[in-house]
Amino acid sequence: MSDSRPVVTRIAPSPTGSMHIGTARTALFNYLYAKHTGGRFLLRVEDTDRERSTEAAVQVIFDGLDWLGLPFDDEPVFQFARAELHRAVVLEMLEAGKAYRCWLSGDELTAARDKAHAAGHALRSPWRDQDPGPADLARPHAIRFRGPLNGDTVVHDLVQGQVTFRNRDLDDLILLRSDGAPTYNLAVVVDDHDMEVTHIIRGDDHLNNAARQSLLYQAMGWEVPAFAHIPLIHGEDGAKLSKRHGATAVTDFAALGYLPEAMRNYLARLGWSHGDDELFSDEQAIAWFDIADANKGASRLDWDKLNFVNAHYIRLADDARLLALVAEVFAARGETLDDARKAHALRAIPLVKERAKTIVELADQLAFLYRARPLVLDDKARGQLTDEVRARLLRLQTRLAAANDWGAESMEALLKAFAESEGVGFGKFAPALRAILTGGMASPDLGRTLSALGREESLARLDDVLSPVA
RNA sequence: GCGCCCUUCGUCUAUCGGUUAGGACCCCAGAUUUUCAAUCUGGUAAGAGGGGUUCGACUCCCCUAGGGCGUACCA
Repeated sequence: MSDSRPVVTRIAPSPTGSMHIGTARTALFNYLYAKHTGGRFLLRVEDTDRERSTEAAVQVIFDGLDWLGLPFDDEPVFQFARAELHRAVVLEMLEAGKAYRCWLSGDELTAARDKAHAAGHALRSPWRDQDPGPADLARPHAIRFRGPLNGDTVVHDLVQGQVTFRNRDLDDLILLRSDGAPTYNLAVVVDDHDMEVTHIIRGDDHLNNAARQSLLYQAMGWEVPAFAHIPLIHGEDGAKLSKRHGATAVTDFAALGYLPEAMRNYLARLGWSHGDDELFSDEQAIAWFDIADANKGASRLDWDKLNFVNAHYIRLADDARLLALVAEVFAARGETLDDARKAHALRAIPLVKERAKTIVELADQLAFLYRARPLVLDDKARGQLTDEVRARLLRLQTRLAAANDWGAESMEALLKAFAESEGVGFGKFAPALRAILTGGMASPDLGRTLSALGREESLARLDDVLSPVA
């Protein structure tokens, strides 16, 4: 464990074509801890699976971190490109007697494993203590770690506490495959060491690996980094979050209309807390975050709470930014907003943004602006239009036509004054007015609706219904 | 099978031996009211089970149950 070196954390995703939300949270924790301690947050792309590691899949990682607002320091490290370095370390271990060549394969391997298990310990290859002959060396073989037979390996985990493993339960893992490819556990250790990573914050599915990796560090005489294994994120049913829960990828949440700052706040709060604080800024998160405060138990993704947090950040968001996001939603639906509509929407956004939980909802709530005239009223809406109501709305229309200020507050005042002069409550004309203006959709206060629609459109929609040219 | 980890309201969590077990989301009720929301006020709701240790356990220890991870020439 290191106390003196500057903190270096990292996120080490493999390019699979999508970025899991759990990876996103792990990245967030690494990012927050690094920033909290004034350290660096690095990215390593574990692209050793050549099949899946396409350029596009790698780009997904960059885009995901970029969208989440988690910039990494320095240049990204690509694991596959470092294979020679990994091999060199294995050779070093071989020469130092910390590793050995193993020709075990297929049935032999299974038999050896079964025998080891029967004897109460993990696999030890017979080649561990057997000198190969010249003929052997010519044959392809793997290189295994010569693990300690006795004693314990203690992982000092910042989240899980001290976790003790018996060395006899840890097998002699393969360091270099018979095809010459380095294995995960070896590559990770070498890379983290070379990148000077001081704190490994990752999913607790790696807790067992921490013991194996600790052994490798020790064998090389390297300082073992601090570990922090955080629980995985589960779906609403408590099972590990997977495809069948719907959204799992960062891009899914973006498409669903969640803001990155909302994701950061929500994700930070999932498995970590700072007293009773629920809504907080990035600066606060950085100031408060300590990996030691992370929880040990798995937590479930709660859409209701995510929505609540997202709604909060939508209210705080800049209108022009929201407009751009809303335009994307419309575009995804094959509807482009021209400049006129954008200007219209920009005017309406401040009037409706406190009502939306997601950007998609925000777009939905702006839809009434763009309804084609004449609006089609449903039966219920038509039922509102008695002669009495028609006459009243005609009088309102006159007042509206005379109004100069179409701001939301002025409209609100106008409506109030009108109701007063009519000697009736809003209930006597508001539903009908809303139906005419919006086609019956739920909409903000009528003052706001009128203001958002604007003078020309509002009067035209009233005309459509009240004075049919017929 | 073996090893390791986890377990407080439905959900996210606070508590770090002594609290009427607190907050947030959800839900319910009320207020407001021109729809839907938002907002405000109030409310329901929890220590998996069983043993210990202790004057006193959610908190420490053990067992059981449930869940998760690992046990690969995957990462």
